[in-house]
Amino acid sequence: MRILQLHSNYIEYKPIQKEITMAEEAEKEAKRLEEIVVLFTAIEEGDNEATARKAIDEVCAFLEKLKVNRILIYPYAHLSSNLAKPSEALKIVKSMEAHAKDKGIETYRAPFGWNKQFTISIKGHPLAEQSRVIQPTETKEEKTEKVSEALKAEEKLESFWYILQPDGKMVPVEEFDFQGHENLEKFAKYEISKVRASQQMPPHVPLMKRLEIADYETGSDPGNIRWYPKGRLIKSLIEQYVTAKVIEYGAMEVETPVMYDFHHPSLADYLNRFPARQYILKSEDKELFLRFAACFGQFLMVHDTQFSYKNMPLRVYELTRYSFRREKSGEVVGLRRLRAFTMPDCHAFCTDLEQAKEEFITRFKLCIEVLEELGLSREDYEAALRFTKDFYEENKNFVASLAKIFDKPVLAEMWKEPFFYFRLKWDFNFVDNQNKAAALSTDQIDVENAKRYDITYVDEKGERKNPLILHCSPSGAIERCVYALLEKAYKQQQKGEPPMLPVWLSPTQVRIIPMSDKHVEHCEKMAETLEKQQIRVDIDDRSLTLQKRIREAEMEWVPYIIVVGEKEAASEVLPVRDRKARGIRKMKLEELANEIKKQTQGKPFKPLPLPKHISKRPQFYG
RNA sequence: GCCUCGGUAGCUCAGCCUGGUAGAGCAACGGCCUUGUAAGCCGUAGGUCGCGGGAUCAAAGCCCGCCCGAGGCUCCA
Repeated sequence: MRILQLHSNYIEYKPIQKEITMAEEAEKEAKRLEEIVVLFTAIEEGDNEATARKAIDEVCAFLEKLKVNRILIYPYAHLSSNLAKPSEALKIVKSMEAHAKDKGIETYRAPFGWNKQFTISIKGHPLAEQSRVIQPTETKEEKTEKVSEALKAEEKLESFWYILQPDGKMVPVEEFDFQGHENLEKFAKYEISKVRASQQMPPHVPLMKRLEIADYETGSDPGNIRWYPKGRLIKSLIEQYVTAKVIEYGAMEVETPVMYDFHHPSLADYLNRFPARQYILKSEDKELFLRFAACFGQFLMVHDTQFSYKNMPLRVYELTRYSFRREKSGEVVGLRRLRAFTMPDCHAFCTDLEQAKEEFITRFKLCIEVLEELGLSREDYEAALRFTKDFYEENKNFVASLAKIFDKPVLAEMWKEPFFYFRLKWDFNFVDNQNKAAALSTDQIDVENAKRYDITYVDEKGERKNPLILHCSPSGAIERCVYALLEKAYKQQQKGEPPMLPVWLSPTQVRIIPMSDKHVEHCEKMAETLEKQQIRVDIDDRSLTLQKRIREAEMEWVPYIIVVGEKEAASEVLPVRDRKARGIRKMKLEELANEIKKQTQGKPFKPLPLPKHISKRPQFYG
C-alpha cells in the first residue's frame, strides 16, 4: 500500500464520472473539508485487512504529533504500478475507514472508482508532506521464510514401498497378498496412496467428551486440549507407567526447558533438518521457539557431559509436557493430532553401529511391551520400517531381524537419498475407525546430530569421537495413546463387545450402589476395605432409581458394579456386575479385590480424583 | 493453508429455504418415590441464537468479514 499524506488547510473535490463499472454510488457534488490530513491511497497486490490497520495505526501516530484528528481517505491509483484488484482495493479502503473511525478519528472518504476533480492547499511545515509504503503483513513473509529446509526436501522425497515379511523377504507392496492382514493393507494404503475413505467424525472425539476425559479448549490455540479429572488421571497413569518402564530399561530421567533460542547455532541448523512447524515466541530482542521434542535440551546437556565408552550406551529420558508442533489447522483433530502434547523422549548415545543395533533391538522389544501393557496388542497396530537404500544393502539381516521379532509383515519404505538426519527408523501405527493411521512408538538411528551438537565420548584409545544417537518415544504421545484406547474401545463396541478401558486406567474401578439411604453406611465400609488395597471405588448415593444408576455406571464403562441392599448387608457373597464378562458373578469382596489386584499388578496407582460420593460430583460435560 | 459442511440452553439437536415475541429431549435445581441390576413421576430455572459489520420498519434466519469445530485435499521427522 502506498500513501501520499498531506497536511492541508483545505481540500475541495467533486466526483465527475465513474471510471470503472464497480464504482461506488456517489453524489456529483463538490465537497470541502478544512484542517485535515489527506491520504492519497493506492492499494497494492497482496495488501489485506492487516495492512489497512497498520497503515491507519501509522497515520494515527502522526496525527497525534500534528494535533489533528480529521482525515480524508482519497483512493488514488496513480501512486503504484502494482495495483490490487478493484474489488479487493475497495474492501481494504473501507476497512481503513472503519478502523480509523474505531480509533475515534473523524474520517471522510472520497468515493472509489470515480474520476474526481480536486483542489488542495497544503501547509508549509516540514512534516506536511509525507509518503508512506506499507508492506503487507510481516507474518506472511515470516511464514515463507521459516519453512524449514527439511519441509522443502520432503516435498521432493521419493519413496519405494515394500512389505518386509517375518522371514526377511522384501516383497514390493503391489505384489503382496494382504489376505489376513487387512489392517496392514489399510495402513499401507494410508501411507502410500493417501486414500481417505472416511466421512464421519472420529469416534474418540465424542467419547473423550462424554466420558469426561478431555475436551477442546477454544480459549487456547487449536490442538491445545483441556483434561478433566478423569482424563488427567488416565493420562497421568500412562505417563507414570511409561516413565517407570524407561527407567527400568536404564535411562536417566532429566528435565529441560520448553523454549529455545531460535538463533542458537546448533539449534538453527537442526531446525532445518526437522520438518515441523514451530510456535515462535518473541521476548524482548530474543526470538524463541517452543520445543517439538526433547532433543535440544538433552543434546545441549550431553554436550557438556563427560562420558566414555564405559558409560555407554548412555540413556537419557524426559517426559515432555509439553512438546509443541504447529501443525496445519486442517490436520489437528481430537486427540489424534495436537499442537501441544506430552511425549516421552529417550535418547541413547552409542559408540558404534554394532552397539546401536543391539540397543535398537532392546528398545524395539521394550516398545512392544509398553504398548502391550498399555492395552494395545500387536493386533491393534502395524509397524513400518523406513531406511535409505544404502543402509538396507549393508544391514539386510539386521533389518530383517526386526520384522522377525515383530512376527508380522511390516511395511517398508526405502529412500534413495538420505533426506533426514536418520538412516533407519521404525514406527508403530494405530489404524483407527476412519482407516487413518497415527504413529505411536518410534525409534531411529541418527548419524548427524552428535557432530552438529559437538557431542563426544572418549573411546578405548583415549580419543574423542562422536556417538550415534538413537531417538525413541516408547509409547508415542500420551494423548495419542488415549486416542488409540478410545478408538479401540469403539471398535470393540462395533463388534458387539462392551467398550472399556484397561482396569488399571479406569477412573472408577468399582462402583457400589446402595439400594436405599439405609445402606449407604455399609457401602462406605466396603469402599474403605477396597481403598486400603489401592482400588478406586465410589458410591452412587443419589436418590435415583437403581436401574438408572446401573445404566449410568455402565455408560461410564465402570468395570465392576455392586448393588448393596438387605441381602448383601447380611451376606459375605456379593453379586458383582462384571462388565467384561457381561453378567453378574457371585463373589466375596476379597475375591474381587484380588482379581483387580491381579489385573493392575505392576501398574502405577493413583487414588480417585473425584468425590467418592457421586451426589457430591460436578458435571464437567453434558 | 485450500475446498465443503456446521456453530441455537450445560449436552444432543429442531427452527433458517419463505424475516415478524426462541423450541424439544437429556442434564441441573426443588419435590414425590426408597428402589433388586441399562432411562420412575411432577414442577422450576436456564439462551448477547459463535463474534463483528451491512441491507431492512423488523434478523437466529438474508449479505460480507472473522473465530471455532468436522470432513475432504495436502501433510505427518
